[in-house]
Amino acid sequence: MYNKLPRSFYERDPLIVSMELLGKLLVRKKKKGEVVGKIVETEAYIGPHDKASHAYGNKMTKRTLVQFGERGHTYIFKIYGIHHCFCVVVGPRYTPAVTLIRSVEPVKGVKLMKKNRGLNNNVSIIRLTNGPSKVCQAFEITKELNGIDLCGEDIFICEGAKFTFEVGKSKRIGIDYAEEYKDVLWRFYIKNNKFVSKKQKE
DNA sequence: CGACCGATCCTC
DNA sequence: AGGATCGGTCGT
Repeated sequence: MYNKLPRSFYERDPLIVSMELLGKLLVRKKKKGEVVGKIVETEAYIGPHDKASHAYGNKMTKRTLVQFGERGHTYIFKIYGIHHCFCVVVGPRYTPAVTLIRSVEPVKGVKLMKKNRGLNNNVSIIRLTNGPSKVCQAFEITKELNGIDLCGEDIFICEGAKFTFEVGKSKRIGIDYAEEYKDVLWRFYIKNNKFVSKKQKE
């Protein structure tokens, strides 16, 4: 019933993949239910040269190891001791690069998303999944899923309904330390979509 | 082993 | 504008 993206989808130019992930569906399966969201905002982190990347200079550590592995696997890390971020390993094998999933538009399982986020069922859905850590909370994505295959069953990405949209591009968020890479337009979002996390200058 | 700090988010 | 909060990473 779901048309999962094949591994070959991820094994292409990281910027192309990051852009083309817009509009695709992120699906998370749990025994208690299914949560689905349309991807509306992504960012690319392209390892070896990108000073914003954890794998800058081909830095290979316990944390970054999965970035050097199979394309289409997850790269999940914790930040500020509190929040999780969810990325997909992308690009040509086996150079480190990821797409960060920054925001999704809730499609299915809204009630469960709210519960996972600890929110009252009658709150607005507009701020439910508009940010990388919110997506992780709503979709129950934790470090236990780090390095697993998105071509598997627990969590995967598939084709969404066909619709047209314009792709917006901007600087990435929260990486002011990245010197000449802080201004590259490697953030992609669906223009005029209400579920994109925040405005950012181009 | 200690120190530093962050691809965030919420509250003030 | 500031604080929460902790694991990865690196230097000693």
